[in-house]
Order: sequence, then structure tokens, then C-alpha cells
Amino acid sequence: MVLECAAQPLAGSGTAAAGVAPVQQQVSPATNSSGNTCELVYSRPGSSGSSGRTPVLQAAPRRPTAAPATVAGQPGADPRLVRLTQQLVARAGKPADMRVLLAGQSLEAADVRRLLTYLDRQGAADVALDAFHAMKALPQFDMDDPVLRTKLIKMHSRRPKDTAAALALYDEMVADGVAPDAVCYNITLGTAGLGHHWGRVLSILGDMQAAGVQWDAFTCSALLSACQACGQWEQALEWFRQAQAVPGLQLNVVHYTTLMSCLQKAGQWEQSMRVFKEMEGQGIVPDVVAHNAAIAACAKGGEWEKAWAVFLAMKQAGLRPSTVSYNALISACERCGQADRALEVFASMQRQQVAPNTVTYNTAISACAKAGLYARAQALHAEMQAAGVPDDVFTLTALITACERIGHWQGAEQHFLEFQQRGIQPNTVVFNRLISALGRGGQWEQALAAFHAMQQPGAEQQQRQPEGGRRAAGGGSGRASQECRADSSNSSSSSSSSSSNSSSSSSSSSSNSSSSGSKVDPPFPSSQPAAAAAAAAAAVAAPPRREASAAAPAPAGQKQRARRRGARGSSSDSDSDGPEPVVYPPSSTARPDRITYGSLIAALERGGQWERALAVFEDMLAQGIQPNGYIFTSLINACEKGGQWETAVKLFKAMQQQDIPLDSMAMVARKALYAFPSLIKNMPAPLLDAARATVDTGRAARQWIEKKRDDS
DNA sequence: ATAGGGTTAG
Repeated sequence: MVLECAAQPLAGSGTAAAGVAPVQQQVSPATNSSGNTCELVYSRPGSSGSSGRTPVLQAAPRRPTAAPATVAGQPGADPRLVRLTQQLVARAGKPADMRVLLAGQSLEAADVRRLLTYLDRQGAADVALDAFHAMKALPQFDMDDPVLRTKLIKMHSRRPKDTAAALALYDEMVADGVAPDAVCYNITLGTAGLGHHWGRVLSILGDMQAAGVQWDAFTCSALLSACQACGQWEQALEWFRQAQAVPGLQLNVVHYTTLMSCLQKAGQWEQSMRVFKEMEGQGIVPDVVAHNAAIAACAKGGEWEKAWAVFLAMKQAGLRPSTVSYNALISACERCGQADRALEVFASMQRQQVAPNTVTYNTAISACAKAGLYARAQALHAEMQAAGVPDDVFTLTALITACERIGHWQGAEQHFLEFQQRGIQPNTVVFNRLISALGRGGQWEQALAAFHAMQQPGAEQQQRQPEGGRRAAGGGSGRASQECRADSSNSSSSSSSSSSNSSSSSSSSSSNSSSSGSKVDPPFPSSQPAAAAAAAAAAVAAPPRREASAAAPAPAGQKQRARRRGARGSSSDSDSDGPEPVVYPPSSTARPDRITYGSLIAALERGGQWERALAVFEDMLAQGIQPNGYIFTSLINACEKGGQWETAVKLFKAMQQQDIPLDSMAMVARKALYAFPSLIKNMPAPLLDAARATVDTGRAARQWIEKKRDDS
């Protein structure tokens, strides 16, 4: 309601998508510099932010499909270069063949430039690179044109993983004595930033200054973008002030917006808002994108009312909020736990005929999830699919979170499997949410199974052996995944790999544990390493429940999983031994992090599995992952439940040797004060004071709440 | 051959 009261002409009808600039820097190489798309080469179905979808509104296709833009179809294309382009592409990955082909050619620098452009349109940056080197080795080509060099660098600057090649081209250029001009420096600076090569940003800027090339507006823009990518907000402020002092350099709305975004991403949302106001003070009129940055800053600061105010101000200024504007505002509401507001904004967006995209739905679903509105979250997901807006891992994360919030672990599992069947690979965050949801549902066995599935190499990765070898050498991770295979053979999974692995698992576990002990400082003072290793091996071992299902024969694969899920969902009467545990398919992409271990340990703590919790803890240390206060708290609680106060004391001592922030320590100490008064003598005085303070604070809070209750 | 905005976490 409120959102629309600012008089707003019903904006040019069906062009809902027009204002929706898909941001996605470096996204798909599909979009080239001239805005043409080489969809045939690179189209990525999943790349979201797709502005083109106007699901709710019109069904009409946007444009009457023009013939796919091939190079040959371009007006004015040089047929000779077109042919050469195709011949080079046909020799992709064969630089020697390229050289043979090119040996019979002779091209002016301008023609080489054009050739590179054609290759770029084909999405063949790698071919261009090989062709470039082939030509450089041939005497008839003059490759010292800085524009040509720059173009080649630019071709490798779109995806972060290509940026190393781009920077190598810059180095090669310098080594060849070809002097970069301002444009080349600007592009290379931007490339280094995109690839998070902060050191290179600084060195290239040094080159530029040494060459006496002045900053221009693009230099400043590239530097600010680099700061954003590398999290260097203080340097961004510094350079911004420096640029303000450069004569003839007028900072514009793009500069201000980039700086705002940099600050906001670094957690400096108040500074970001200050920059927004400074921009207005300088007489620079903020556009939609600048407003979006301001809304995002408020969102990060947890100030949804401020975000709302900026949104309204934008409308008052006669600007039409874009999809991103709405997304930012919905996010602000989501972060503040204002699910109703978030849904209100979402509804308003649809009334205003602004097309929601993947991010919109994800954020709205997440808002519902946090509020425990699982049915609403599901409805939004269904609507999303009906509208043809692709869902992704963020959607899955939100749905699992929604299940977790209401204690519906079965739902979490179902969403996980359903997404995976549709080819959406779970990432670490998804696994973390799943493990947490299972743990909160009391399903520690399944949480452990999910953890193991996470570490198993997925289908594509199993072919690439070297990586697995590297990982196994690292320590406990290899052990855990081998254990997993061993126990999944019980429950029926893979047929061939189990026999060989089950025998090796015990020996590998002990060797891994001992190697890990020397590698990482053991914060948990395992005075008897052998005993600790044995405990670890025992505790990570197969959940007992799985053995019940050994009877099931088992081809691994999609059909089987679907069948299992069906059988499970249909009723609880499945066969003889009660519900069959779901087998999580191995994952390729996800690696456990601190949150994974924390969630798993919490799950085991809830299940009263203090030994397993300790074993997982050991595994975590072996991975080189530092524990935090949350994890120590879970472990100490687990020991409390198990009556293991001596272990708790050890953990507490270990915790003191770690770099745990003092407030976390105080939290644990506070718990310890209640649970293990005998710990008091082990606590250093300041910590004890802190613990008592938190106890007092809690007491004060309770008194305050009770007083309020009495008042009302 | 050159720049900006929005989403997930115990």
C-alpha cells in the first residue's frame, strides 16, 4: 500500500523487463562488449538475473527471433577473416596446427584486431590466445599494436578464473616493450580486481604512475571496483579522495555508487549512506542504481525503515524502481525478520508490473523461512516454477531453512533430494542447513550420513583421481569418506567400491589421526594419542541404524532414490524394520567448513552422542579448521549430558589455548558455571569475572522482563 | 579496448 502512494504514472506498460538490468558482472561470456549475444556458444540455462522473464504478466515472446548472429551473418564482415576465424576455431587446442595455418597468411594489425573480435564473438578466447602466440612467432605479423594487446587482455577479463591469463598477457606486453596506454591500464586494473589479485592491482597502478599516465574517470572506476572485489574499503576511500583532487577529473554517479557498494559489502553501511548523502550534496543526482546501493546499505544495517524511506524517495524523484530495487527492499525486510513487509513489497512489485527474478523469489522465500511460514515458502516456490523463473541453491537453502525452523526434517531431506535430482548441485551452505535441520529434528544418524555424502567425490569427480589423492593426504577427510563408503555398503549403496575400502578403512583412520596430531597443534590435549585415535575411529563409524537396512539390494542411482523417497513418504509402515534411511547421493562441490562441523557436532550433542561429537571434533582439527566458541559450547554440553566432566575440563583448557573471542569464552564459562562448578578453579580471574557478568546480565534481563510483565 | 546496484549460514 504505502509503497505505491507516491504518485507514479503507470510506467510504460509491458516493458517490465526493460528496467531490469541484469547485473552479473562477469556472468556469462554470452554477453559481449557490443551487446550481441553468442547464445549458441555459451548459453547457460541456470544463470539467473535473467531479465527477460516476465512471468506474471505477458506471455508474448520478446522479439521475433532474428537469425542467430553468427560472424558470417554480420554485415560488413570480411569473408577472408571469417573463414580464418572458423579455421582457427576448428584447430582449438592445437597451437601447432594454427601456426601451420597462419604461416601462409599475412595480416595488418587492423586485421588481426578484427580477427580477435570475431573470435571473441565466438566465445573463443582460448583460441585467440593460441593464435596470438602463433602469429607472434611468425615474422610477417606485427603484433606490437597496443590496442590489439589490450583487446586480447579484455577477452580474458570476463571470468575471474581467466584473469590470470589476462594478467600474464599484460606482463608479456610489458616484457615485449609494448607500452600500455591509459585504456590498457584501466582494463588491466579492472581485471586484476575482478580476479582478486590485490597485489597486482597495486603493482599495475605503480607501473601506470611510473609511466606518467594520468588517472581518468575509468581508472578511478576500475580502482574502486577492485577495492570492492578485494574488500579494501579503506583504500577505496583513500583513492576516492585522491581522485577528487585530480584536476579535470569529475567524479560521477558511477564512482559514488561503486564506493557505496564497496563500503556496504565490507560492513560499513553507515559510511555508505554518508557517501550517498555526500553525492547529493555535490549536486550529483542519484539514479536508480545509486538508490539501490543505498537501500542495500540500509538492509545490511538492519534498518528496514530507512531502506523503505530511500525506496519512497526514489519514487518521489520520479525514478522507477527496478527488480533490483525491490530485491534490495525485500532483503531489508527479510533481514529484519519482517516477513509480512517482505511479502507486501513482493505483492506491490507485481502490481507495479516489475518482473520478479530468481533473487526476488529466493529472498521472499527466505523471509518466510525465517518467520516459520513454511506453507507460504512452498507456495512461493511453486509460483516461481510455474512462472518459469529458475530456482537454484539459494532457493534450496531457504526451503531447508523453512523446514528447519518448524522442525520438519523430512521436508528438508525431500527438498534436498528433489533439487539434486533436477541437477542442482548442493553447495556447502546447503549441506550445512540440511545437517542442521536433521540435527534439530533429532536425526543425528542422518546428519552424519549427509556429512559423509558431502565428502564423497561426486560422479564427475570420481574420474579425476589426482584431486582425491591430494585430499586423502591431508588427513581426516579421507578417512571420513572411506568410512562412509564402508558403511554405505551396509545400507546398500555402491556395489563395487565397498569391498576394497572396508578393509582399508581401519588402518587409514589410525594413520590419518596420528599424522594430523603432528600437523596441527592439538588444542584438545589428547595426552594419549592412541586412545584418542581409537575413540575417533570408533565414533565416526557407521550409525547403527543403517545395518537394519542391509537387506535391501541396491543399484545406486536416481530411480532408486526416487523409489526410496516414495516409499518413505507414503507411510511409516515400510516393510519390516521401520523407515529406511535416505541415502544421500555423493556430492561433488561441497566441502565441510567450520559451520558444517559445528552443525554436525550440535546434532550429535542433541542425540547424546558425546563420543561421536568428540571424534568429529578431532576430524575437524585434522582438517585445519579452527574451533570457535559455539563448537566448544556444544562439546561441553555434550560432555555434560554424558557425565564426562573430566573431558569437559580438558575442553575448557583447550579452549583457553585457542584464539576464541572473549565473549564466546564468557558464554561457555557461563554455562560451565552452572554445569560444572568444579571448573571455577580452572578459570583465570578475568574470564571468571566475564562469566559472572554474563550471568548477571542474564539475571538483569530476566528481572527487566518480569517487571515489564507486571507493569502490563 | 574502458566503470556502478540485489540473495543464503549453527
